[in-house]
Amino acid sequence: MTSKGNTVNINTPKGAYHHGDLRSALIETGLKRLEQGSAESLSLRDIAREIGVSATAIYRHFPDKDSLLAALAAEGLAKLAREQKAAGMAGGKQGFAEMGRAYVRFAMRHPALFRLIYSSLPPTTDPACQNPEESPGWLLRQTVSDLAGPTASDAQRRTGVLRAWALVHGLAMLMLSGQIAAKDADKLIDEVISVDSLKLG
Amino acid sequence: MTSKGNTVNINTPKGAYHHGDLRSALIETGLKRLEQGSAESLSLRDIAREIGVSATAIYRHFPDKDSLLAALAAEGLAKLAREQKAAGMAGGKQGFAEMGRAYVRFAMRHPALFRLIYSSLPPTTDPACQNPEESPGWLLRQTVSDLAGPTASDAQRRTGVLRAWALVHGLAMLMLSGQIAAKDADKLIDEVISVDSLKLG
DNA sequence: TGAATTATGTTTACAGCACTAACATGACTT
DNA sequence: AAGTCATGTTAGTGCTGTAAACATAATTCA
Repeated sequence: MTSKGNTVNINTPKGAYHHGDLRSALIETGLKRLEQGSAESLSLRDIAREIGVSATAIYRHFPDKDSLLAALAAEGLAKLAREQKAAGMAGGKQGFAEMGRAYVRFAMRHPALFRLIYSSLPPTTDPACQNPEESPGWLLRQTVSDLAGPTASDAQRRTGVLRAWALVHGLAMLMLSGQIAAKDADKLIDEVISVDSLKLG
Repeated sequence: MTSKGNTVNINTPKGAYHHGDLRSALIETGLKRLEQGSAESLSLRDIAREIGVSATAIYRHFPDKDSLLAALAAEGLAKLAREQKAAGMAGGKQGFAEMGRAYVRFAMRHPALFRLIYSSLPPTTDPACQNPEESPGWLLRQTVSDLAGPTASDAQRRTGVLRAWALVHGLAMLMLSGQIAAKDADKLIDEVISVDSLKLG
């Protein structure tokens, strides 16, 4: 809702310059466009048009299109992590299952964004390094570690995480590409993501 | 290697017209380009240039770019199915594991093609319908059914297939996007794709 | 065999794209 | 108030996918 007044916009916290907080507006509009179509069909000029700014203004905030896409992906990743975290709060087996459901549901609700997250050529964010708390991998690791219990070996935990992540990710991707009917998604998730299938203990 | 002579090219079986078998050349060159870069960076004009034909000649064989991409995806799918079939020939648990490895290895060897296969908006080929024998889903179903044995229920088989497919697909996708180190790919596959994890019987 | 038809290709043209260079202006610093 | 820097604009380049009109080789049929 970035105001277009000719004075500084007080509502936008980060930095508001002589035409509003363009950087945030770009991301906001970019995400909106991602909800409507694929990432490939997203056009810088179109985003600029929607905001009401010249096409080249974008380059004051992002060196090229890929950078904007990367920013959108980062935003999406954070959102996904937030939803996963909330879903897994219950903890234990139930929390774990809820986390899986949240992962797949996010993919179904934001297909283009989800695909974008996992297609930025430079690995979106190294799950181990940058912002650990905002990584699905990290969240999974925590939950799976909890489930495994203290007796589990490191290798067991590692395999458990990998298996769980691959399972939900594969399920999400296959549904997105229409290889698996997405109608009874929740039921499928429950069938497939049973804790026992992780062979933790 | 389609000859460019002004007489009919005898080597190309399907249909050879007054400038060679352009349709095959387009697919061949398209696949070659996919080995070198992503599907998004693939350009019709570039392909035409490489073949030595005008850019618009393509439209005599494909109504638009997406159609050519769909043809490339179909070609890739067939190739993947062929490799899976060969890998699974051993049968039993070992054949099943080999099939999984083949799936992931294919993805690693042909990242752009693999992604393309699972991103054509109209589901590449409905695994149940069109060319069943050329579908990874169908191949998996056979193998998993074998493993499950005669006592397994239909639901168990269905879940087993889903779980196996999601597992290898997710693993492949996560590796492609750099979320999982692809170095020790084969070891990871073996860790994750253990038959027991399918909970068949 | 020769004429008509169809399949395949070409040239030309257009609008949209990402991106660069040169310039303008508003905002912050001193 | 002057100068600098951050942020915008307009104009232009070369790429893209694709449509329209035209050309020619291959095939069909009288």
